[in-house]
Amino acid sequence: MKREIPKTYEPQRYEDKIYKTWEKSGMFNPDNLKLPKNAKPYTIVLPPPNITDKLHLGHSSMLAIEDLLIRFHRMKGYRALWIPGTDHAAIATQNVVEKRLLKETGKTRHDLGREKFLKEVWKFLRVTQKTILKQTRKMGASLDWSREAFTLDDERIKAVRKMFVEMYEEGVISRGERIVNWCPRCKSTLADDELEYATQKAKLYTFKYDKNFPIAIATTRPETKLGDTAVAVNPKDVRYKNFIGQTFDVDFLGVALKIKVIADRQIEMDFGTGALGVTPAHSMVDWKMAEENDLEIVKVINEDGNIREGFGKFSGLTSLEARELVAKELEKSGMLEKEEEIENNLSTCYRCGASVEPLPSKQWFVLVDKKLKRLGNKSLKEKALEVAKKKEIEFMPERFTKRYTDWMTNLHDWCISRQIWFGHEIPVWYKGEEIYVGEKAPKGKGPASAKASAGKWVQDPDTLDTWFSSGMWTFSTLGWPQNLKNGKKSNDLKKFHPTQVLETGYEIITLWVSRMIMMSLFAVGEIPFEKVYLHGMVLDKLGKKMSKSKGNGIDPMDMIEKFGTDAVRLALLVGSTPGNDMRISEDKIESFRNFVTKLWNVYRFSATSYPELKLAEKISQKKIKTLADRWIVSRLNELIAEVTDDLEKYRFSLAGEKLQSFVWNDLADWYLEISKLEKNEYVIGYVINCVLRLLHPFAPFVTEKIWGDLNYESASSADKMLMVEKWPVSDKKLIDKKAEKEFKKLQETIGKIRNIRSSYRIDPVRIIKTYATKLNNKEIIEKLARVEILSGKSKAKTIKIANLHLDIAELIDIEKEKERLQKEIENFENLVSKTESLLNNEKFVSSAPKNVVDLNRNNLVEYKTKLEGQRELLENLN
RNA sequence: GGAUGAUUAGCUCAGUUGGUUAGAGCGUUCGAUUCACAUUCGAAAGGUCACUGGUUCGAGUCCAGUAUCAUCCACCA
Repeated sequence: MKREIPKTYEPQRYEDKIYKTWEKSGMFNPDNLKLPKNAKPYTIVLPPPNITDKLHLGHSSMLAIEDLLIRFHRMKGYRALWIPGTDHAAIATQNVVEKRLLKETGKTRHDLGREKFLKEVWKFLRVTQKTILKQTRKMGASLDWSREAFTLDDERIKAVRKMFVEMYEEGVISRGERIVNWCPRCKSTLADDELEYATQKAKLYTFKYDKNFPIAIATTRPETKLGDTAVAVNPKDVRYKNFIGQTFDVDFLGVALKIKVIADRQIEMDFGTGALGVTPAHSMVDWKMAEENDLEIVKVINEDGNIREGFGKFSGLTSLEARELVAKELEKSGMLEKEEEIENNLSTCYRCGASVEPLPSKQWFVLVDKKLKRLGNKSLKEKALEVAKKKEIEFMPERFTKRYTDWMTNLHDWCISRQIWFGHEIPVWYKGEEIYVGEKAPKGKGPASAKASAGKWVQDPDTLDTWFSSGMWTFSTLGWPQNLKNGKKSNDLKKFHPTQVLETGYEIITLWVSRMIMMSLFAVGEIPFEKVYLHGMVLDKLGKKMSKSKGNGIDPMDMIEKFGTDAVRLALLVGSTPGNDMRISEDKIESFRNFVTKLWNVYRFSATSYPELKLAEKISQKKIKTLADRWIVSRLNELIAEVTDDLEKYRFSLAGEKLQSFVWNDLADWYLEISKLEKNEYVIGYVINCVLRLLHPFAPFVTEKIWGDLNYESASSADKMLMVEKWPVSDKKLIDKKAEKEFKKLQETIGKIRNIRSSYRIDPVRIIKTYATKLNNKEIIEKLARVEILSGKSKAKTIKIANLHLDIAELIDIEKEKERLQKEIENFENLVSKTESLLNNEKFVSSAPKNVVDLNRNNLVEYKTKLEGQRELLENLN
């Protein structure tokens, strides 16, 4: 049968069709895989992308890594499950839609009202969500779409409510007044890690509250001083020691304050005056001091960022206006001692950039330090730290364990309420002073917009932090809570939880990973995953973060269109190591496209030279004939062992590199070249079979295409797909070190001679032919004489090759050849003396591993033979 | 201020538990090419593994310190 095979592989022609075949086969769902009952599960949850935008290269990299893991384990016979989904990304999404709305219609969300605005959000997210899911399929991701989830779909809403209620009943969720980061523009609280810091120039004012107060304080925010209730000094500070414990009534620009002087070791004596005006309501640190010293809390700034009532002429001003006025008034009254410019850090909102106002507010919190019965009288924090310490959860690379534990150790109570509209509604209702917490609304529910008033239950208007729902991702996607009754897991939760790996970016260890751990420990009573594999960020060619504003972003879909998914995947997998950022450029993707073409041509060549070519999983010793056969089969079996080991240890890059070099350098450049003269279709069929299986997790499309062309006629034969084939197993009996060594010499010889002869326009193929045919002439000794000439096992042979070189050298440039020989001789002299002294060292011989010692012994013999050969040759030349 | 990482060829990066003469790709130079592939092939040049010490028979790899860069965390009253 003559095959018509195009010259190059055209990914665009096959990829979508192949993906459809995979998806239709149902094999993405592990329940459909033909597996023994005791097959182990291998579960990964896909970190759900935010539905705010389409996918970027970072997502592609994540998909490539996870799909590699899933395909590898599926082939290895695991019950491989990869769960897809998307994240509603509450604040981020609301912001995007708000911005759009303003741009397109000039309206704010308040103009529309809650209900209409939310409709807009859903309209928006349906579109982006569809795009994201389509793009995910484009990457070849073998996700089980039958289990697709969204952090804000009905099932997840139920789960989140259940979780909230359970935590509330356990007392680990509670409402309280705490100081929070408040964005006056977004009108919402922000978590600590949602803040961004900007250095800015600020004025540092030094002044006294009034003339009767003995201590001057320094601040960049004089307007908050209206709420001061204390002045803190360092207990060691001799200047102020005597005042500690005293209380002063002061008149601060017409506002009466009671100021107590307190001692606190955190106060730096060198900064400003060494005295800090304590404003408990508007500074995190001051809040803590107030708690410790039992100080009064005076709120100065309200939730719009303005000065509250009761502060005389300052009331109603914005904080900036008030700051200027306070400064002016201080100067007028002669209390201002100094005004200097300093640099300080301003916390700003990560969404809108407005400066953040710390202020006390009623919020819902997860109490991370509360001891819980269900956790063996440990707190969420303690338990979450314990699982990392006991290595129940391992981080890759390991150094991130420290980042996790450090952060966990310093974790404060987690504020989970957000004053935004889009997100999970808080399942809490109020009626006057009464409060109701439950999965369903209580009877007599009033309209959502109404104020809590007597007679009607009104739901809390806030929504939950987006990480609350994504923190539940490993179990909310596996049917929690239905699948957990009385502590007993059932169905999916039993089969697939805890998951095996969480693969994600190191930047969200704190935001996400830590929360998943706490929530899973609480809800299911077990860890959410065994391993956390952290990938780096994908940077541009110059090592800069890709961003739309800089215009240096590469759209993965453009790259797929241009070079094919396999090339994009390979470019993202090879050259990236865990925890380290990676650079990527179009050139890199292009070079992997070339590799895919190379693989294609290996197939094209083999299929056209062997019309009856059959892929075989195994090969019998009898069918391995020539040295080249022995060599390639041996190399292949080593490769299988190495790649398997690498993948098991998450060394994807290394595995990919090895595969690439085998296919390109060993198989295509050498074995196929020689096979033009010495055909052996069994070996080729065997090698290609294994290579396709090994490469499939890296480049699923091209390998499936070739596999299909060679193995099955119609696309309908689901169980013949490469995707569900077995992973190759290395056969140690086929590893032949001797053959490898011999072949290496052959390569060297051919290379050298080809290069020398090439200036005489002698066809290199003919040279290969000379050697290769001789190798297979069944007069083994004769053949190897030429080849082994270089292997230098005996002096006589070395002289032979030396003479061969001499022949050639004579034809070329004797002086050059002499120079080269001289260099070689020096090199070998060096090696001989080095190795000798090493072997004479008793400590080395006794303490080094045996194989290292033996290796050196062998080497010494080899070096010596070579050295003598070269010397003799040089003499001859002279 | 605290922590973590990086520093290896002109460029981008590998280098597994310390063990042959430290690797790859790109680039450069020389050469080949009716052959499955110009998306090709053969070869060469190019390295004090940031620096200084230490441990060891042996260090790119382990330890300590220094420098530069990057990232994260805290704080800047």
